Amino acid sequence: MNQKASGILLDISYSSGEQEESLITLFVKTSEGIQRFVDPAFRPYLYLTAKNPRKVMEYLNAHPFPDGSRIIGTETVTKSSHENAVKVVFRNTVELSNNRPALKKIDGVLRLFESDILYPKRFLLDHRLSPLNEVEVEFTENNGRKEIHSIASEPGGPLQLNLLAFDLETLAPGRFSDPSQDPILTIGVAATGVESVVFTYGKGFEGQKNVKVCSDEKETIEAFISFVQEFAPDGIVTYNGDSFDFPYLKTRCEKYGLKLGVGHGKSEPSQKKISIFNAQKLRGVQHVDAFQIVKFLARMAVITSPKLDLESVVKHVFGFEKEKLPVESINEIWNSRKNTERLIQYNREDTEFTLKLANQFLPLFIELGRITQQTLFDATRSTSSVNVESIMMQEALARGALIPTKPSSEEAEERNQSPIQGGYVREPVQGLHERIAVLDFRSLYPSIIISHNISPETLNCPHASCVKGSNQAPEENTWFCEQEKGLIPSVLARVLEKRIEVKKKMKAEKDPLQINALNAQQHVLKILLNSSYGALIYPRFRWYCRECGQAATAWGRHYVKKVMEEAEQNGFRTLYGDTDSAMLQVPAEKEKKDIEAFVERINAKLTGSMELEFKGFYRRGLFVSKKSGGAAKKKYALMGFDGKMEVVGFESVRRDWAILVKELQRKVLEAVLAEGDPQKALEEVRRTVKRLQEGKVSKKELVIMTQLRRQTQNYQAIGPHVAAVRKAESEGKKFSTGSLIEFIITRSGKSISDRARLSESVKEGDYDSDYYIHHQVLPAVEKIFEELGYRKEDLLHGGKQSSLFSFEGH
DNA sequence: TAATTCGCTAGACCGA
DNA sequence: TCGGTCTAGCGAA
Repeated sequence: MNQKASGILLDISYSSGEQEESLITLFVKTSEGIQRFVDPAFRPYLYLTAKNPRKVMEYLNAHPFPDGSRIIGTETVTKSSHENAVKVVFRNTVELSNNRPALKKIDGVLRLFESDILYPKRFLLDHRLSPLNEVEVEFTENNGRKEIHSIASEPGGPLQLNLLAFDLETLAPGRFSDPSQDPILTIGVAATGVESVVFTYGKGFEGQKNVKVCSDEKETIEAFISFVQEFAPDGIVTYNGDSFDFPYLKTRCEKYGLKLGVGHGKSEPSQKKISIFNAQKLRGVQHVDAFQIVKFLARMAVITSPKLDLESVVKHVFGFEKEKLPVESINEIWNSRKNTERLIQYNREDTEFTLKLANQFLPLFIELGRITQQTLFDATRSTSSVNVESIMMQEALARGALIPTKPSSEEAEERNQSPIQGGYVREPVQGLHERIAVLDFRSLYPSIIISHNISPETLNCPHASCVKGSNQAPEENTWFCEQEKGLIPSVLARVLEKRIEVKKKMKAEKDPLQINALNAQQHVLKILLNSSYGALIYPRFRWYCRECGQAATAWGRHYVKKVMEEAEQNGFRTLYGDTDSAMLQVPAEKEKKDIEAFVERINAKLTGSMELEFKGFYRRGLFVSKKSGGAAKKKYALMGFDGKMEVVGFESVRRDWAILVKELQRKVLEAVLAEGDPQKALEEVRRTVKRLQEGKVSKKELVIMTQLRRQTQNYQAIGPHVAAVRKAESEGKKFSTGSLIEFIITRSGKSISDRARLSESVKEGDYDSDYYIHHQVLPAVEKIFEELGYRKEDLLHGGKQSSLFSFEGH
């Protein structure tokens, strides 16, 4: 008897043994909890192209592979992209992947396709199923196994998941916690719709609310596991659970012979390698590591906090100053059993904010998962190229084209050797300017790709009319088909249209939950659009196309130069431009509407989806000179008519400069641009210099942050941050690559690196004032004062004003 | 084995 | 000790 069920598709996995058939398993959140379905009929397969498909099929059906296994079926198929394609079906994924080399060697086989698509992804693609969407399943129950007959998904609206966040505090006796020796002290749990609980053990917690006190660590872990099992969450949230909380908990469980059964059916977490790091995966239940989310958002410039630890991110996102309990205090509280409520509060807050972060950003990843056919687990750990690849795969399937395999390492390496030319950056007109209009192209590269039909299959097409046609890239010997729309332009056009549609819907919507979901959707579409060009020239991308990338940037340079040229012809002066933008000086006799009219005229001439936008009109702008002379590119400050200042590229927006200097530079820029008092700004500089000299500047203002991007022994040139870390390493401290190093230049040592020390091991007042004056303060402000006619000497001493007004002369 | 290229700057490094 | 070159990091787009 056929039965039906519906719910949210949460997870997909498969089992594959050497001897048995691979089996797809789906986990669906239904009204009766998470249910498990299998599809015994679905088999893994790949495609090959052959000179003579029949011959290859005959051969395959008659001969086993060297490992003794046999294919279970072949079929000729018609594909729009290639002729003579054959589908080859395998019993399981192991046999498929093991026999790819043998298959390639068979006489008459030209190429393999889709042989590296993971089995669950294959299933989702073929069934047009998206995780996190609503699915309808038709199934029969067989020996307790729910076997799928049919399954289909529908786009879903806002999705409310039952989440449970947890966070561990562990003992760190004078070193980093080691799960093989150091116990877990507390486990904080926060979950949707219930009050947070902290699990702990021992004395000193009497009378504290929502604290579950056990007799020992083992019992604490058991109580935690039972709590999770009873709550039965759809997702478990951590902050860095991939590399800390889950592995730690696992090791402690092993010590006590406990099963960390927090997945579906009390299954335990397993390690899954994702590119270069290990993630902790649960079956059915989605492990969301909020730290991975934050890293993704930092790459997309949605989160701009330089440090990504929970405290910094919470401050950045929620504006809340969370207390950070130092490890020494944790140890002390634990050992003395005094002030235990501080430890509890700290753990509770960490856990609650971890959940809050997930709630804040999950809608984005839910939409990403839906659009790119990934589970929440994968979507939150995904990369740009995988996301773009995913929507291209869907398009390839829809148009019956074969999906190319990923390039081999050698191919990728070779592609790496020939970088392509990027955008055009115009040298700015140095100095202080009035009335500046900023114009830029909306999604420049995607809109060029769409408008000029740039795609691997349309490149240098053989149609006679295209060969000598009008769609040739400027200064390049490449052209693109004008008759058939390419795969990449089709995808991007759809994404662009969809985004416009979603934004429209959003405007009309009243329900805040709906608006939130729609906003997440349009944001995901924007992210996909923005990363599409990068993917195209990423050496490991399936649809990598060097000529396509080269053509896109060639058109980009062409269009942006054209705008500057026409602007000049229309009475504007081009001050600067970078890749997709032009900054124009607007003469006094022109108004805002003249700029708008100019933009309109340009847009009337632009084809397809290309569009120039009028981004803003500014009262004043400043371009300074480079140290080596000439005007500096990618470095400017603008002042709006509303008094708001935008600083780009200057030291004050860089994390590797001391806060003292960054704040000072902003003040100086303000003074210059707001037509304030440069003399006041000068006083400010002198005051700062004096404070430095008198030793009055606090550590906090002097810290310089730099990322440690490799292990210390792998550096050729030992910069200050590496030197500081090496000193700390010799004292037994450990550092991982990617961590932010906070250091201060002290007085003891010869070279700058010799004098660099980790901020945490420097006493207040121990800093090299000469270094901060001559290597930080002055370089950051002198170029700005230079534009006002001041010289470097004027900054330090005397009240020289003679040259103050001299800039009016030139 | 995390999308790209363009550009600036600091400070080490190295040979004269 | 100097000045040029190289390594490294970060930001703009």
